[in-house]
Amino acid sequence: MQQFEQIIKSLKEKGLRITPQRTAIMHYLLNTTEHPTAEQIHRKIRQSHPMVSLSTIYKTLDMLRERGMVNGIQIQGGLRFEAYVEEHLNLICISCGRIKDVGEDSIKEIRKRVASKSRYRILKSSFELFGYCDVCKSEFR
Amino acid sequence: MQQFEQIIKSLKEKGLRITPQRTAIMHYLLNTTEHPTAEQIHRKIRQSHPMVSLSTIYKTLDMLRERGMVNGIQIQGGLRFEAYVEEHLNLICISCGRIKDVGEDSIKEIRKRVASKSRYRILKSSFELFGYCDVCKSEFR
DNA sequence: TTTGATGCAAACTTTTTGCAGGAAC
DNA sequence: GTTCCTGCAAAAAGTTTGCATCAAA
Repeated sequence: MQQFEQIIKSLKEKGLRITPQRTAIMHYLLNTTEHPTAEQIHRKIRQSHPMVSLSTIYKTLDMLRERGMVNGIQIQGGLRFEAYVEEHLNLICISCGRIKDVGEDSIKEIRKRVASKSRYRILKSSFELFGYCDVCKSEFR
Repeated sequence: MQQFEQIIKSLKEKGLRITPQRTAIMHYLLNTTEHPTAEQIHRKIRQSHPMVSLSTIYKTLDMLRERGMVNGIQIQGGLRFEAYVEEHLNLICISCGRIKDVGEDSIKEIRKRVASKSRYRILKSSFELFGYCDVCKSEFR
């Protein structure tokens, strides 16, 4: 997988080490659309690497986040993670917690516009829409 | 203040009580642009009401949030609160934590578009742009 | 007088930290 | 061999809960 190799390369260039724990975490995040919590990532990684600790999950995610390789989405119930992709928005179901990615080109335009109007130097954006998903909405009519 | 009276009226209609703690919290949130944490609200309210507990702050904020009167923004370091206004975006400085509200009409359009394309029933949105504010950006060039 | 709200303390959940031992380079 | 990373345990941070008391209506 191309993106995976790029991340490995980029970490190596910075003198960071490629450990089985790190590759497992990155691999999982690059191949899921589930927006897991740290705890969920931990459970998943343990299936193949039983000794991995939760604190390694946190440390790895922090490291990847600082380098812009993963995104952290704060919702109630804790931080959710996703491998960083294009700017997009997240549709979050407030009943079951399901999160769906939606591409939206106009986000880029808003970002540009705000960057030029304000005097901030913008690095990333996070756009969440909250509501009831298709499955849950019938319960709340 | 008009908005304040409307909230009071709306709470009364639902059989909820108007206490000094609640009015103080609502009043503060309606008159600040600071996006405080629960802890900061607590410190502020204590200046005029020394006996108010942190748990009352949380309970009041939860109650107001459930009724759509305040917004909770999750960023690292905890939940930040703002009185609910129009849909807008928040510009967040990742160095000093300053949060600035920016009105953006196009958010409404995106919301409509996503609502019609997806099958979610969307209730609210949260759009954050992260970067360095005018003051901090010079430190990171 | 009747609830709903408050304050306190304790519990809980999530995340961070320090450090000794171990693994990547 | 050196340095960075890991796992463990403990601590910290943030939030929630239960309950007796209090006060708004």
